Amino acid sequence: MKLSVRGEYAIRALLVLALNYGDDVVRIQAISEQQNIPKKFLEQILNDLKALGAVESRRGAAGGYRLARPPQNITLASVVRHIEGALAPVSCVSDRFYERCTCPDEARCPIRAVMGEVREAVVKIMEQVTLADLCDRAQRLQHAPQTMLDYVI
Amino acid sequence: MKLSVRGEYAIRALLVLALNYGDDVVRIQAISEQQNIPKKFLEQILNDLKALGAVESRRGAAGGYRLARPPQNITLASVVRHIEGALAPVSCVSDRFYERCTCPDEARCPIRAVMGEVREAVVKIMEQVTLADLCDRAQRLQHAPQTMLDYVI
DNA sequence: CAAATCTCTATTGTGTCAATAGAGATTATT
DNA sequence: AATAATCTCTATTGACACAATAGAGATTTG
Repeated sequence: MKLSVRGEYAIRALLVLALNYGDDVVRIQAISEQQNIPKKFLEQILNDLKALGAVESRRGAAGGYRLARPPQNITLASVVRHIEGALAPVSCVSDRFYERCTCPDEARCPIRAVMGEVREAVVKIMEQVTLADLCDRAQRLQHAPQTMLDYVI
Repeated sequence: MKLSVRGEYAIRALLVLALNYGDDVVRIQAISEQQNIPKKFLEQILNDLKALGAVESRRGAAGGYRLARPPQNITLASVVRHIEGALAPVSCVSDRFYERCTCPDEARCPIRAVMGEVREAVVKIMEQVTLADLCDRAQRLQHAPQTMLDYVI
């Protein structure tokens, strides 16, 4: 039930680009330093995100990356699915990455039913949240006090 | 965002034991055959579930396994946490398996906030569903028609 | 031309995971 | 007591994925 480091880096990098949407391109090295991501590893990831159509690049001096589409147009689900694969906890309940499992009767497997609900819950969030939402949240968290506990009282 | 094969086998084996709760013990081989799980692999897993206190065994001829507690007392969350570790998609939002991540400011990370919601959604289901619930579902699915689509119309 | 950047492919190291192997301990049955 | 059927324990293997590194190449700016 885990996101790979690669997937996490991808989202962190996209967040940086989303926060700079509309401005000039951002260099890999800047993202790398700001987010503590190994530069050469980040190169691969950004290139991969280009194939997704989430990102575009300019080469040469003064080169860099920027979002290829508006941030409200890029969901976490699309990113994670492209980088990692299925969002579902088991592939027998995955829509796009379906694989038959080894259980005796998939159609009547109660575990599968529950896992389907888990999948729904995860997909609901991941398909709904966009990079724009992350930017909004970032701003709110910026102006919030150290801990949210202050509000809970 | 995936459950390991080991974790899936564990739940499938426990389902068999839950369906036989109150009866005599069940042999590893029976579970192995019924669920298409490699026998020697299953041995390890059942032994591991003993450490969790979900299962108890009798050795020797006429030996086998049975649940150590009533099925309504064993949640999927407890099983998966014991076999796999965190339910959270990233360890920085995990309660019991927390690890600091490499992002610059964890407290104000909007990604972390979203991942926390994913965690909540998953945990809510996994902590609520017990082996007894799986048995109920199994029975309902047994008497249901081939596809659920019939009802959706 | 030179410097800074992105591009591409290969490789490496590490670790995890699924599975197998086999000797050992325990129990029921005869 | 002997035997057969089970669980028990630890080690090992093989395959693969993952994170990271390396380096030569292409492109653009100034």
